[in-house]
Amino acid sequence: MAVTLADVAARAGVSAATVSRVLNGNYPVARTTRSRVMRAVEELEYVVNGPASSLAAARSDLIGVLVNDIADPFFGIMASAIQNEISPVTGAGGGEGTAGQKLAVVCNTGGVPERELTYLTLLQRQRAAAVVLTGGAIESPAHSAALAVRLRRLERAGARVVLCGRPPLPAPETEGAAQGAGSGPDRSRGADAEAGQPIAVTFDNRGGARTLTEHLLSLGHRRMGYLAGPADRTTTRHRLEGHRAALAEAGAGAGSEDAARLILHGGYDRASGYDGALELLRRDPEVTAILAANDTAALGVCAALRDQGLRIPEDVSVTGFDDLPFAADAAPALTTVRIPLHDAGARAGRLALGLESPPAGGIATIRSELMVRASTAPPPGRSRG
Amino acid sequence: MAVTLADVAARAGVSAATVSRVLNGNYPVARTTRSRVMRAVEELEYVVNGPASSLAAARSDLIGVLVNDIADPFFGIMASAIQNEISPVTGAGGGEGTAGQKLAVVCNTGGVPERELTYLTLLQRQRAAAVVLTGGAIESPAHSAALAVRLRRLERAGARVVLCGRPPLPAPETEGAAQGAGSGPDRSRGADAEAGQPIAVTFDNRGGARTLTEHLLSLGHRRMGYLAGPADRTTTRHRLEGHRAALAEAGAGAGSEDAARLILHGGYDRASGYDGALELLRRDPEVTAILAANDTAALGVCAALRDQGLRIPEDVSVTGFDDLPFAADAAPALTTVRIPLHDAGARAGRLALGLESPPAGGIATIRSELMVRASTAPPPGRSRG
DNA sequence: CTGTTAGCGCATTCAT
DNA sequence: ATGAATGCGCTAACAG
Repeated sequence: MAVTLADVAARAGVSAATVSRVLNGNYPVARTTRSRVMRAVEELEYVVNGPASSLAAARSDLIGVLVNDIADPFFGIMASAIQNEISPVTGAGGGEGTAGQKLAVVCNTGGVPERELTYLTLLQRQRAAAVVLTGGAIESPAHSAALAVRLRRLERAGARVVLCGRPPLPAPETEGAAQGAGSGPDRSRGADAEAGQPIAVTFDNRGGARTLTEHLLSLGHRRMGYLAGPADRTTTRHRLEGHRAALAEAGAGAGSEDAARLILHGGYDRASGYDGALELLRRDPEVTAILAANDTAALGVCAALRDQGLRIPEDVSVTGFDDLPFAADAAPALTTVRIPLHDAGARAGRLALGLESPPAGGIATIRSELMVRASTAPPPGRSRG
Repeated sequence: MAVTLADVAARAGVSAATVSRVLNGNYPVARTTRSRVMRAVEELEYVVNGPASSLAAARSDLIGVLVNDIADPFFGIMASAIQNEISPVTGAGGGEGTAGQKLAVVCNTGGVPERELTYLTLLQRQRAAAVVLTGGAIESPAHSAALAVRLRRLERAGARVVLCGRPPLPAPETEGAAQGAGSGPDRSRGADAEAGQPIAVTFDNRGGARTLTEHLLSLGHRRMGYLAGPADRTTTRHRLEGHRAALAEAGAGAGSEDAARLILHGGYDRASGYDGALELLRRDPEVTAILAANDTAALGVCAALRDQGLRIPEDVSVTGFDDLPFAADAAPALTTVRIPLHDAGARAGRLALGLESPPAGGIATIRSELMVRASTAPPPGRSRG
């Protein structure tokens, strides 16, 4: 059907092994032989058979990148950075420099737990060299357990697993290994036995939310609405914890009894921001600031406020999270917390390739930074003190 | 090293062939045998070896999706739609329903021609079942030729090639087939000989830009700045053609001599919009409308205008293109052209899977729609008539 | 430096 | 409905 190694070997007048060596460039081959082979490769338009190669070598050059929502730039930026690290632009024509190239592929889970699991299985089936899971993790115990199983298998199979933007999985309680082999073969454990160490690049979501809330508090805000993301995501929980911590530290008088009433769970999308803002306004028309789950939701909040005839920040202050590119362009420019998504992704990519060794403990935390812009200001003159 | 088919077979007390048949579900197997096998699979935590499977079956379940910029929602939305079509959410637990599942993987070319070629080679090497190329194509003849070669090979290898958001490649002039085989093997041409027909879902960029320009003309604008995207992209060229057509139709008096001076090439990013607007203002301070390359660039244009103390749309009207989600949320809401990216992607996905047969001629053109919002208005009272 | 020899794990004939 | 045999195309020892 297609041109094979043997065809190339025949044409070049060498053995298949030699062709393989030339192509993989991991073994000394005479200059003249090499060029003869390359010529045959080009004349025949030979393209390596990946599956055959992966089978024989017992490894593949596939690296999976899981994202929750590929249409969201938050993930797009990370994915882009990861992929850049893994498949840098080759100066070559693209045809030959392909040897040993890793193929970074991004898989969109849509935030659906089942799909996350499915993709992991599919990637394991492909004998992926590494897997990077990005963004907040679902916190359901059932899913965590299922996820842990997949990741453990992946690691056992020699794949490097890197978390980017999510914390390591909580250690499972009991481990009922299903290995009651009767006549089963006694396979030997592979080389790297130190698979217990999780590798992760995490974000300081807690600190970011805390700083954001403190900023608002220092401006004088006391009635703040908080639009949290989906209830079962690590990202959501951490940010909320940071918010609450700042509130608590400012003293109970700061409205802690109201606080619970002014915290709404929703999505990370624009519509959730819009609807959430409206609901917040309904619950407390006197709210002077709204912290959105992220920049995208913040845009929705702004739209809702405008539609209600409220000015930003004169009447209500608004904050986002992430500092996506458009945050600075919004009108007014959004006060938000910058997460260096690109850097985080790049680092995760390097960790996945094994180009960089993980920090002690395996977990690198990326600092976040408060970006004060035009969407926050002191609350309007209060009708009382 | 890992659990193999044979292990499962041994444990279930059947032959490897039977296990294979159960797993692929494409052959009758007795109920009891099937369940016995499935139990063994679960007990052993068996995961199919993809490469081995692909090698034996001479096909893989990988589907590649190439995008120019994964951090751009324009591509994110399409990729998401494509992937949804290809890997729908399985109701199953994610472990077993994996049989026959296609693995849709998105590859980020970054708009770099070499990377596009590299990815295609990598995908061919993986024996991808299909490849979807999204977004505008680079128009350099050299690249087109190289691309054509890759795509032809891919198709010859049985992969379905679908274009989404870009026109079919121009037919190459001469085809100097490098097949001077001397002792070469005489391979038989595979089954599907009708590979000449390109399959594409294209956007009506020309019509969209034309409508947009007509909208502005009808409002009374005569001095319009046009920020085109990168010079060598099909998308850019088509939109520009539409713009010029509308201008031409409105009559030369509409300022056709100025037109050339007020057309600037740049990128599809926010910075290009910002810088472009400034440059446009420098070339003609009297410009009353700016058509940005896309919504993202339009945001940059708006920022630049604001920074110059100009009001939108009172002083200058601004338009985008694509109608990405944030366009409606911008302040003011952006007048733009809606391209149903999601629908287009979904269709491309189905075409790639062969679930839907391409229209006669192979090319489906997606209609675009003018979305008039708040960023356009009649030009300010002119100092003259 | 290069050729020879064995599989890698699975899908698929062909028998039964 | 199931089993036995064969080979997919390549890499990796091992020789030389």
